[in-house]
Amino acid sequence: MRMQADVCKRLVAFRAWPTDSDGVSKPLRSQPTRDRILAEARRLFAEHGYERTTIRAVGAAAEVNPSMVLRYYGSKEDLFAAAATINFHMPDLAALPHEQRGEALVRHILDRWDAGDQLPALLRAAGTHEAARRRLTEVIEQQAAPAIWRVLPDDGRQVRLAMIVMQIAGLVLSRYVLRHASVMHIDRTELVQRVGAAVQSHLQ
Amino acid sequence: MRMQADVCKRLVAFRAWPTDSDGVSKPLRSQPTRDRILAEARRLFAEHGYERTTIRAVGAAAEVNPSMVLRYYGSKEDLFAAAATINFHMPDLAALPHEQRGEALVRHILDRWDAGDQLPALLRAAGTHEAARRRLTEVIEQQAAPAIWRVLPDDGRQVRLAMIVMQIAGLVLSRYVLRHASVMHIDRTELVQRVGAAVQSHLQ
DNA sequence: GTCTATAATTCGATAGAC
DNA sequence: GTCTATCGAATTATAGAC
Repeated sequence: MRMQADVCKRLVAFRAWPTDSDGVSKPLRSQPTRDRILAEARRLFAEHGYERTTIRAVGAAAEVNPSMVLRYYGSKEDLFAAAATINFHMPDLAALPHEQRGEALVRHILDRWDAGDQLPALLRAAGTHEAARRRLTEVIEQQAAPAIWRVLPDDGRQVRLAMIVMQIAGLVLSRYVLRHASVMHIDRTELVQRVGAAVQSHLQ
Repeated sequence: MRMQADVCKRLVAFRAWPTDSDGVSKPLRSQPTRDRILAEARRLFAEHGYERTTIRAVGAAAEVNPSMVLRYYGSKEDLFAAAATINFHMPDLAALPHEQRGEALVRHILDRWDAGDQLPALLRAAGTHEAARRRLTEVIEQQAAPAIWRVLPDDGRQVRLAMIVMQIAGLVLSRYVLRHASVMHIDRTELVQRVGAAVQSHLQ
């Protein structure tokens, strides 16, 4: 029932794409509108989490009627899924000297988390929204973990990986969700240095 | 306006406490009902977070009419506040030999997190519910941090505390929210040992 | 393509009978 | 003390005019 409705909505949305007289599909005339909706959705999901972000608020922020949000993205869940697509762009740690890998990894994590709103959004929503939790663990498992795995010593890889995952998880939770004072007081350079050293200890 | 309504509700709830003929106040006849509501609220807040937990669901779980939930606790926010009162029962780390303190702290954290539903609930809700975030950082700052602070070396206490906070935060986030595979695979004993060692490294 | 209008739910909270 | 009944507001989602 519910699934059928979703499928119907997507078909309608698809048909809304205009086609040239020669039958070649063109991008939506209002691709900018579509992009603006997605950008505002990311910002609001990041700021307020999944449940407290409303379709109405997204529409208002994108300066478009709320009904357009659903016309473009089908449902709130689908909008969230679109807003939560992430490319971690993991660096090639193997190309770096051994002793720099810990700091490099931490610096990259901070860069990625500061760069946009998607990752903070995912993390904040992960506690209450199952789809967000699954997506975040997918990103870790499919993008971060393999890159780290390659540069781990042969012995006890599983546990070493887990320790690094926990270290990174603690960093981003403390800094971007809890905003705990003792962590916020440390400037970025020292944070990279300290946490980088902790990560490095599991790399050798 | 809103505040006045809250006050009124509390007065009504207070007057609902019956008094003996001699005017001495007695505990509510249905203290068990009150306790049951709170217990179920804790369980549901832990399982689904703040926004997805409804007054109706709490009432149903406690096998009582939803209106009773508000009669006893005034509002959903007040109910959450009551469900989120926490005593961390931090151990006296100073009483332990230096080399055992890291593991003891980690073991205590895991014990507390496994013991009840309040701490998992707070952590899950912290991402989207501001009151939960504040409460959790309060618990860390007022209960955990002072106990750790006392056994820290004199030099660089601030940063050492931050590193331990991050280590613990990463542990509970990975294990109780994300449930990431690499962490879940480690049995409790080894987890205490490994993370304990990491904590210990910041204690000396 | 964008909007208005509204359907269909669901929620927190209240009033009042018993 | 507990329940029934309901209000008012907010939400997602849909239908249809232009």
